[in-house]
Amino acid sequence: MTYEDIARAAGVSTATVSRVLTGSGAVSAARAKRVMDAVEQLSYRSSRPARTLRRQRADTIGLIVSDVEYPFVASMARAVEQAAAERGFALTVCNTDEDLERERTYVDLMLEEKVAGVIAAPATEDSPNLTPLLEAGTPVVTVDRLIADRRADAVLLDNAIATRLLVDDLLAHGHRSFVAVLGTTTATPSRERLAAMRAALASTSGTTLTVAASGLRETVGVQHTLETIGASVLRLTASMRERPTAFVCANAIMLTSLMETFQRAGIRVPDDAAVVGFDDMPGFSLFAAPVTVVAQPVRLIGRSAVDLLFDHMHNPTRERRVVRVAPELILRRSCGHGG
Amino acid sequence: MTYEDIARAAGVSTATVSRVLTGSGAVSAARAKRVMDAVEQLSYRSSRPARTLRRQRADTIGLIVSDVEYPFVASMARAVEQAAAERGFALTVCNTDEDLERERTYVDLMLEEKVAGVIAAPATEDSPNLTPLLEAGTPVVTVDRLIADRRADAVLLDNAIATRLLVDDLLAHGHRSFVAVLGTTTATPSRERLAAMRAALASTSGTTLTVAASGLRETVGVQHTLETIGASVLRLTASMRERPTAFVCANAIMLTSLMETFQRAGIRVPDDAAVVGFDDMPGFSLFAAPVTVVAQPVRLIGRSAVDLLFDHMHNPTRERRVVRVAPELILRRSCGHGG
DNA sequence: CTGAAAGCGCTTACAG
DNA sequence: CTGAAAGCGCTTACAG
Repeated sequence: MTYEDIARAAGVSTATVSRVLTGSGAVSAARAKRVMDAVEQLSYRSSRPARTLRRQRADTIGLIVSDVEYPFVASMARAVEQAAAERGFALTVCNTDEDLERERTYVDLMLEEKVAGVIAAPATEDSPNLTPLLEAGTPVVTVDRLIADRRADAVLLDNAIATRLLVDDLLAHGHRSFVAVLGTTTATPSRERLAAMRAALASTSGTTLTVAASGLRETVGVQHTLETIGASVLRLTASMRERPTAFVCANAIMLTSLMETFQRAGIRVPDDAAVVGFDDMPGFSLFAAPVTVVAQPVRLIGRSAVDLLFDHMHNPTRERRVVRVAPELILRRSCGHGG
Repeated sequence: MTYEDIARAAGVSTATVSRVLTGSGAVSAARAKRVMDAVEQLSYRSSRPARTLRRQRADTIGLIVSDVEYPFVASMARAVEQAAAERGFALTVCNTDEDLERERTYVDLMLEEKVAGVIAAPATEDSPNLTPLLEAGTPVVTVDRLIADRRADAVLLDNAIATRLLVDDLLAHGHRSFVAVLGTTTATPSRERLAAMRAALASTSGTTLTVAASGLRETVGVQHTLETIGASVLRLTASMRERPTAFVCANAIMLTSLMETFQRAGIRVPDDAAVVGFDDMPGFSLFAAPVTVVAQPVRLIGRSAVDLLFDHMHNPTRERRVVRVAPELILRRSCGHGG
């Protein structure tokens, strides 16, 4: 079933069939109707690969993330897919596990697929992994993270404000000794949040900040993170003369891991230690110690990324844009009593 | 940068380039090396759409699910993507929200993309939505669910055993009045679990079973489910003369919603009501009432589905297979005390 | 407004 | 083992 068949049935040329079906180029109403009838009659289904080959651009967008299994990422992927589908675009999902080599491989895949655009959360800010896409003129928007190359759009949390919200609340509860539980230190959130924590603590004397960061290769998936992060943080802080009392976690899974470790170790939250973090998660309000977090507008991030992508497609020369979205502090009880 | 360029640089024909690059057909070692060198030199990147058009089959598999945002689905999608990537296949993800019309549209998309296979969790058992794929000879494996058409492979939980595990534990804790909190009643899990609950309760006198099911169109996404399910179950049971004491939830999000509702309503778990469910979720062990669940081997389900898909591709005539995976009961405290 | 024809970049019988 | 050539199903200048 091809244009050939429809053209024959409708008594027109394949060029006319194409014009009718893509809505490009004017066609007389009568012939258009004949084409549509034939399409209906023969229950024609188009071939996307043929179209892609000819136009050198697929109606597909690529999403390159560390791991869709993370709640934050899953929600974002959902929003992205929905926005893409509304425009008739398919979504190809790639999980890198923060591995630079796999990231590169997936970029190759995107190029080979001729995707119309890529939304990515790159593992580091300065790797040249996304460069081939940019060079090829493929629109790229990074989410949650930034890259050095200024040709990519970006949408991410206002980390300075978000961190401030968390730290100020902790300070108000009397905490002075902080631990930053970070994931990929090479990525934007860690860098910005750490800087913001230092800034926030600098203005209060007698405060300390310890960094508990996992290396790039250690954060492999939700399950592994859940099993290892908490223990490694506990090990780190156990060796300190004075045990820190405030733990700020980079994401909901790390936070959960730490809480589980504390529970097993008999460390009570918030009595012995406050634990707060970035990203909300279903169930956080039901914890024995309901979790105080700064939530990100995930759906908005996903939708904005797609908007930027399509905007770029239609206006390739416009200046690059970086969109910052506002955090929302959700005060529960893990930050301390009486809050 | 096409085969033409490589052929010229290597002094061979495009046919030879193809044979070297796809590993099909014998080529002399010397010529093969010249081709590989040229590929390297020119940093050639292949065109997947061209290959797809010619072969009438993309190295892509499609995943059609209700919503990747659900923890269970996200984990499965992760496993599927990984298994696909290992074989050089891309993954296209589609969210239907259990909407039959969108399901149909996505099936069209899969056909238009010429995907090599589809993994789907169809909204109902008897809709003909997947038929066009089957008719076209595209391998299909359903996950978590079954369809009437016996041409599709399937991998799903042994719902009978899983349900039994949950109900027996509840009965042992003295519960007699049960509520089944279900999602899409038209899908396999609801049907099988409900049947299993009835069977399990039939053998114990004095038991009752109430069904709290959301319609097909009501379950739209994680956020909405979270906000509505708990309240609707509470409303339903509040009107009963005798309040049920055991709630069995179809998934982690419904369970969370119900728990939140109970918390707000001052209903204590497990003192006033036991709440258990299907699927584990990070954080369930940290709830004020740690949640007893029957967990599914999600990664295994995802990987098995991909295995079945590829097996079917290489052996199109083999009999259809239905794989049942074993549940794991994780006993915590929401089922009752002293367990 | 319309059609003939070229061409996107591969793969694969076919002939040698 | 190797190459010439056809063809997968579209889109798009080009000419009218």
